[in-house]
Amino acid sequence: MNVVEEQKNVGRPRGFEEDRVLDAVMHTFWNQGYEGTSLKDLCTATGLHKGSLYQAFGDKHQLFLKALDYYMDQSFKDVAASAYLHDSPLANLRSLLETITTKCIEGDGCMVVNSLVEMAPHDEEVKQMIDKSYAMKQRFLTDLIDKAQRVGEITIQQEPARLAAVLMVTLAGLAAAVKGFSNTESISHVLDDVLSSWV
Amino acid sequence: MNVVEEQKNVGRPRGFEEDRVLDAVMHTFWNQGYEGTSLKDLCTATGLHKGSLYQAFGDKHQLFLKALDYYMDQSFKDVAASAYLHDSPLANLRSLLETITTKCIEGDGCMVVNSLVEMAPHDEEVKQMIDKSYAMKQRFLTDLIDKAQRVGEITIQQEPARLAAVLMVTLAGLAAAVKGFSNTESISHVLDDVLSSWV
DNA sequence: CAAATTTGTTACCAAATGGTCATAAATGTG
DNA sequence: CACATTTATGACCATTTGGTAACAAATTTG
Repeated sequence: MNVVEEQKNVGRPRGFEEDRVLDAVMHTFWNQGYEGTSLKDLCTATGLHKGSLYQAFGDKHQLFLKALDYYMDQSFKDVAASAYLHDSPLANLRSLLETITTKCIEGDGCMVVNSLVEMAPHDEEVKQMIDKSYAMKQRFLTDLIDKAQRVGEITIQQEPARLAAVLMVTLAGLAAAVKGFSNTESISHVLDDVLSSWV
Repeated sequence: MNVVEEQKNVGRPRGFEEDRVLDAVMHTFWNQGYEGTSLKDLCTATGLHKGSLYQAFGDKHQLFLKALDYYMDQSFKDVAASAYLHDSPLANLRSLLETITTKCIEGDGCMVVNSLVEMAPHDEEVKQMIDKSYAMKQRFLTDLIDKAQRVGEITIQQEPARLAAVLMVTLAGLAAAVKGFSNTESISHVLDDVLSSWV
């Protein structure tokens, strides 16, 4: 069984790279939201006609799901790497949170949080995608916290999963808060302050 | 100078109570967002025709601003009261956060956070309204934390304003997180856990 | 009762929306 | 070269969008 799409190499070849288009779509949805983005916006951003978009990715909703999936992949890869730089679990946790904070401030928030707020209550597919990625990230953090506790770098007496939940919620808050502040300095140290109260 | 609107009592009387309409509009925007709400939705929710809405409140955007203002007023009044129930500042802080958490879970989030995420980056008026209310709430929390520190109920060494910022961000995160979870239990204790790490 | 004034209702409008389809263009295959 | 196949383009479509305006209804004032 070959599950991979068969490359038939027949017919007119595509005039675009799928990833490049998904990237443009992602950014558009990311900073305009789902309802706030029209097909015309997507065509402008990608340089494609809507016919092409429909043929390649399906309708607006399917296109959004693919863009969200693309975002989750990319952002997780970018971020997770920063959790293996040091020997110390706490140092890794710190650098992870710092990376996320920086990315969040630079990128004007997080597409997952945007979608969570705008769509999750009315879109079961989006909700489940986010839920799945949330669970994964939560496990990732729980694991790091657990290690830090075992080596005594985190001294607070609390289950790692609950501490991870605190971080997850605070990170979501950061992604939201970032949208309203020109003064990013005032929120850039929030995650660090939370962590400091645990050592 | 009479700044209050003059009651002329001339012409056909209104067939609706302004607050009742604003309440319906608020709830509609609250759980559908700005772009996700059409004039038809608002007419259905209020029982008014759009002509009436326009005459009474202005266009869609003005109507939204008034609904958001209404929300901020109402929610702050509802919540602030729970910070004066006890003598202990920490107990007041706890009951305040618990009230917010409960309201947030019951009400499926917070209209301010929704608007922050969806609109603040592209709507200066919304951004400034939220910024103003944020500053007020931040001062409110800072004051409470300061009192709790002075009486020794909060022992952690950190500026009250920074701790308040942590709470504000975490609360925003709560309002976002609530949108994605059927299992509300897992996030209901996040604020409490944050507070516990300070005592 | 008549005039003035305000509100409610309906019809209307141009523009934008998401989506489809026929057709043209570009490639591999026989 | 003719054919099959895939992609690109632009015309087309019904519906919905936010918004306006004309007119009818209800009330106070004179």
